[in-house]
Amino acid sequence: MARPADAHAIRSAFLSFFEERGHAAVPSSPLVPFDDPTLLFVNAGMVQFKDVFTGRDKRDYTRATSAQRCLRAGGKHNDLDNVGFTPRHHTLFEMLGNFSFGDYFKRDAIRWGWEFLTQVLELPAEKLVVSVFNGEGENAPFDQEAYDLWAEIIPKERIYAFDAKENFWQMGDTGPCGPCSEIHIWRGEGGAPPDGGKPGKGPAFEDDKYMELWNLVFMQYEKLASGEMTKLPAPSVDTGAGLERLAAVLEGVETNYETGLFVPIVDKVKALAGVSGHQGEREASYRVIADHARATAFLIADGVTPDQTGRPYVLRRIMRRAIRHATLVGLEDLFFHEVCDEVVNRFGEAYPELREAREVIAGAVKIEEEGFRRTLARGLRRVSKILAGLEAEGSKVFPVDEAADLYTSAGFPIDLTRVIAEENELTLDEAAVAEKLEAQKGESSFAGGGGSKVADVYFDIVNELGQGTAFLGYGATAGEATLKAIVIPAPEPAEGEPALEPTRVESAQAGQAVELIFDQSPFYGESGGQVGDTGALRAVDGGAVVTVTQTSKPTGGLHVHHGELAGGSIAVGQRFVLEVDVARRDAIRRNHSATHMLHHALRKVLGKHVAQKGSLVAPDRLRFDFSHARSVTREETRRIEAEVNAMVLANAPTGTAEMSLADAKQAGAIGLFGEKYGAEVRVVTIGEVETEAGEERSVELCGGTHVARAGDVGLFKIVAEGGVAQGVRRIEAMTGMGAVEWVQERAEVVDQVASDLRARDLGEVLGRLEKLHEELAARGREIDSLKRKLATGGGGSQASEVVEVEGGGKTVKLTARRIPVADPKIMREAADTLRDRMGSGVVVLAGERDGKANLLVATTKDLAKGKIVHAGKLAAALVVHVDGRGGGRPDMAQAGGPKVAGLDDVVAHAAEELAKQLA
RNA sequence: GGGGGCAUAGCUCAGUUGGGAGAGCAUCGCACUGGCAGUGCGAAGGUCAGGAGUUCAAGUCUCCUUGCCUCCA
Repeated sequence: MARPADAHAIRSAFLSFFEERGHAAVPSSPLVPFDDPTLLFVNAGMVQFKDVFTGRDKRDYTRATSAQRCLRAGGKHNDLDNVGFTPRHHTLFEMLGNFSFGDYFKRDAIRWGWEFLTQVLELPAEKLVVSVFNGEGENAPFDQEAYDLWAEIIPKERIYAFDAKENFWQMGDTGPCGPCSEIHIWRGEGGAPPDGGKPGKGPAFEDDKYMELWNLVFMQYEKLASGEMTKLPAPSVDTGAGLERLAAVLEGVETNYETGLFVPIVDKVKALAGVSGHQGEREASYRVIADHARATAFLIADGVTPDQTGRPYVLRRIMRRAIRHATLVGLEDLFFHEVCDEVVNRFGEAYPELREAREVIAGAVKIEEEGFRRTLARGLRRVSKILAGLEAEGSKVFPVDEAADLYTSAGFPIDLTRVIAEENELTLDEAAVAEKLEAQKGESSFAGGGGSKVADVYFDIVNELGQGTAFLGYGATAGEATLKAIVIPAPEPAEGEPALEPTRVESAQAGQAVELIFDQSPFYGESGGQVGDTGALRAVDGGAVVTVTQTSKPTGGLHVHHGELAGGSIAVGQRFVLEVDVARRDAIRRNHSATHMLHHALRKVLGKHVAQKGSLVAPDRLRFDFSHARSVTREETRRIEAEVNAMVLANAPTGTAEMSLADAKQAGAIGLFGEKYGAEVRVVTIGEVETEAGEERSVELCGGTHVARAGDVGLFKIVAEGGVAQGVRRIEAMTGMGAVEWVQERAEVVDQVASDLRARDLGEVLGRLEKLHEELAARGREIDSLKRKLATGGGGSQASEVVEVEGGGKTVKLTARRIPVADPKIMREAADTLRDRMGSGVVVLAGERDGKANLLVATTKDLAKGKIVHAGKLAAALVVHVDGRGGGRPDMAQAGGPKVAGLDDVVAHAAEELAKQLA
């Protein structure tokens, strides 16, 4: 085999090498682990084989090889902050591996690892050193076998032995584990490492002089809960070699960023920034952006879009960090999508899923970058405001609380705050801010925790039965079966208490809540968005009846019937007749088939970027979440409804077929291909509509239950559309009689409205309504104008009573009056008018509103500014007559009180109180 | 799941002991100009997210609901 020409060629060379040695080349799994809530992202090559190692899953091969995309960001392994500043930390990386599931063991693993490095990659053998487990730190002995095998290949002084911390591996606290053997390359001076085999030397102690290339894990033990170690009957091998490191060695460069995997991406960023060559201190920023663009492109291709919780939040952090670094090197425009697109160009051949998702990636990245740049702009405004305040105070220290607050509530990066502060010759204690944030973290410690862990009891049952429940429900809604297991559900734990485990029993009595498992069942267990069936279970001997309120599928095809034992007693081994609630199931069928047709119509009307993000199929409605950046317009909604209803009317039969995943893809099936399916997948076809574009139909991977013909769906009606997250829309719809009733209800209301409006037909309704609105607004204006006239004395027919008040040698004009409308707005306007009429003077208005007394005192500006009259004080003095309180500014004050009868007194005493103020 | 924050004109936002709902941009009208750009003047546009409470008085204070932003797990 020829030496790989570049970094990308290493990948294919590796896979071919092991394929030639009988391995199945398995494609990389998506970054989101299937069915494993304990793991945020796939972070090692063996993740997709986890269940194969434990024996829970069987494959038709016993040796495999893969190039697996992995991500380390968020969670326990968080290297995010190091990325870009060190030679080898990455968020996304590729792990090359070969695996043996009870097939070959140490000899072949060691031999092939060595052969690939020295003969295919042609690495100098004298620079390679290896390590084995020395028997310390774990309840397992020195790995003599591995040592002896290595000794056949390389000189003994280049074989090191280290303790469990370095050379022992385990999947979890219990389960398969074993010693491992690592291959390192000497990077120091000279051809070979100088301190071969000496204690305290070697890769475990001199990390900077060696680089780990390959880790070979030999799974030969099983660790029990007691800590005891037992030997596995069929030992396995799990190996991993980082592609980026191999590339760096092969190309003879110092850092992974200088390999062919990164250079084109880094250069793309530099081109966008208008620079080239090494950028000194700023180089790290370009590396961060390149690294994060890789992670971003792959994550989005695997169905993750940035958001505020969980995996989507990790993606958001990665993206924002990249954009933050972009601002540091002066990239001000939207640019990140172009970098991600370059990733698609470079990695699309090895990972076709990137190419398929090209538009989706670009769209999601643009949206996020726009959003974050808005966040930054908002933050900058807040910072400027704070800076202005500090300048006024003459302070030279940026407040720690403000910086922390900017970060936690506005998402404004702390380091950016510091940079701006420094530009304004202010200091910011970043350590104090970090401390403050740490303290806040303590305050917001979360309650509860963990995902929904599947209770062990269900795994035990599957293992014991050897298989799950055989599902009869595609063809039937009733059937006979044997009761295989009874589980008593765990009671709800008290607040703050850990969840309790359900318990297995052999029999149960009337009145008990039970979960029943049969060898076969027509009941559909909740999965794939479709809700579980309900119905009844009757013992064949006539004794017991169980009402089933829910059917779930906690694991591996196990259909669990939840319900209550209505009468009699039951025991494992009994025969039952199982009857699904048929009307409910039929409603579910309609909604499930309609969901498929909706998905198809959405892709047709909105575009191929539409991908399922979530789905709920219930008897009364269906809900479908999908990726789409904008809201769906009314016109689009209309077209989508029309598409679906056209398919319904064509009334084509639905078809289901079992086929291989490859054949399903070939047939154009859509579905969540990232999920783990068995060798055979079920494909549901609905439609066969003749259109100008040819035949059209919905083809989807699906395990759900469907109608026999599209026409069974009946009327399809979208009843709601909205957003659930950035870039994700939700449509809710109804079918069958439910949809008919929904439409009828609406139509009745519209008819009623039309007749109330005296509209002759529907077209007239909107016109009438508009006219009504206009009329109402006109009347409102008229009323306001009349109120104003009343308040100011009715158009001058009654002469305004202006009196002159003397006091303290000054004379001030006063108008004091009762007014019939005491609307605050009207009173202000009236006071303005009266004030203007007097030129200079004081206005006191008193009136009743909603059973309360309101007064208003206003003075002209000259009196207020000259501190001759204070409206607020005058109002306070007058309001005692209505037992109220009040106040206001010198030129305008309002007051009020409950004693309406005192209003005349207010007017009567106005002159007197004003005189007191003047004096 | 927990914490912090926001919701005011079509858009971006101001509104500081609770006491006249504002600015800029956009829209429309008028004027200047041969036309456009532009400038000037003017107008329209608001259930201050929704609901309850405190108060004589709530955009402003309290509580609830909804939506969004943001940090953390």
